Amino acid sequence: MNLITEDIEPKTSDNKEQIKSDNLTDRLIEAIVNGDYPAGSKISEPELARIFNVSRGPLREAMMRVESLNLVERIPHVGARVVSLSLEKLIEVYAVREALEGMAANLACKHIDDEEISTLENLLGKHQSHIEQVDGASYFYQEGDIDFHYLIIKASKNEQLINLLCSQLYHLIRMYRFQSPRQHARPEKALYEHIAILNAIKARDPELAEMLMRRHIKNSRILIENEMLEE
Amino acid sequence: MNLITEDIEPKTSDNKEQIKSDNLTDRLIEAIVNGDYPAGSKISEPELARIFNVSRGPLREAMMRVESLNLVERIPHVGARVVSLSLEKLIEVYAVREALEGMAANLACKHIDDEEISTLENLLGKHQSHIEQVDGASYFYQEGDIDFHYLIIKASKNEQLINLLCSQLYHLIRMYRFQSPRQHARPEKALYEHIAILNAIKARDPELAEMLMRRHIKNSRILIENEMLEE
DNA sequence: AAATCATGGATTGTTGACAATAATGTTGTT
DNA sequence: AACAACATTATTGTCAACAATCCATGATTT
Repeated sequence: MNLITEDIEPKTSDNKEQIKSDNLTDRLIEAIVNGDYPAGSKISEPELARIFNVSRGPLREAMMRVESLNLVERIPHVGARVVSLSLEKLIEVYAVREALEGMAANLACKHIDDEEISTLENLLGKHQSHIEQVDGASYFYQEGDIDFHYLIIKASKNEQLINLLCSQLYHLIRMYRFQSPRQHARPEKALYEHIAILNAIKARDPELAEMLMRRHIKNSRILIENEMLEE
Repeated sequence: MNLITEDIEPKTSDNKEQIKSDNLTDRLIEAIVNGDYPAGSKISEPELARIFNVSRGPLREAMMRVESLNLVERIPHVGARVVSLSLEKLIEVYAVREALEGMAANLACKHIDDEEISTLENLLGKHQSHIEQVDGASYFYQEGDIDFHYLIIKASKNEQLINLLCSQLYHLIRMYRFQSPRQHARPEKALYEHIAILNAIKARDPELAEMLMRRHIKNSRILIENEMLEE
């Protein structure tokens, strides 16, 4: 009969939702990071389950994972709320980034390949022209900055490092950017720092690459600290 | 009526299992870390649920969290297995430790208080006498080593760092120690390195403390790499 | 006889209902 | 009128049954 069509259609049309609980995790993460559920707001299980068209079981499973990412805080018998971010926490995250991404730059010197290098060069080229066009700050650069760091982390070829940064801290950092979408204060300076880092990596100089990456992240942190003092 | 007794008794008698799902997570972690479920072995949900006297619901929720800790790997519709460890992965973990614990030692210089310093001094004193007694390697030292690192991480007062190291990587590291329980090859040398690190922290010298901590962890990593080459 | 397909069993994914706990609103007393 | 105790309600924690998927065993075909 039409068993064949039923067997094929799911693969072509809407097979993207293989396991509800798993994809639900990603959708929840995106929703929280995007700010669909504001910081500090309570998350109602029945309500969310209704919105996502699932039962509370898979939703709770997804919730546990999102909790491990520190995107929500759960209190037994009370409920879950989206984490309230603070500049103090953000500064703590930057200390962790400084350590881990510094190590990533170090390891990248040993493990990066030619293709990854040219990808990075193209990326920085695009940043250059964008900055010349819009003359300074643009929202584009925020994403571009993430891409640059992302690529170097991947180039370290250290799975533990990649997992920690890209699958755990990454979401938290993105959430901060969405919530306080201040422009990167000095995109030109950041670009030059990026170029210097890439040059060190191309020169296969681990100590220099690590030092430059750490200084680059430390500079970002100092901007945030100044911002904090102004308030 | 007897509402009072019913209200008090749970607090005194068996209130330790407040939430099944939560405590189950810890029990599962301990069981896996201790090797009750060997590396690579399959974990059956109905069987585990029976053993822990819970339903599959809370067990699955605990499972999701344990999966986030990288202690088990889950394949959709197939099941979960305890992760198979390898020296390659362990070396990757040590690179992460080098970066994060180096930063922890750095931050500890600024945030450690006198009480924490004396706790550390007492700990190292105990290690000293233990080494003199048993003349070298002892299992005791393994736990003691963890304690030393644990205290310095806490002293950093950086919640993100503490969470990452103590709540995430910590379990994985302990699991490795249980699975390949080689003695620390050079406990005397490790102790001297610990003493040097503590001295740098007492001297409030962040750069030196970080450098010494990184070298200390790097030395451990080199031991493992040599071990790997022998096989 | 080997390979392929089908069928049965077991395990995972999901659901809805039930139990336990906390928050809210109400009532009575001081 | 304000506070405290109680009842109600809503939400979370837990469970057992149902559906979907995978794996293994055996039958069938080439």
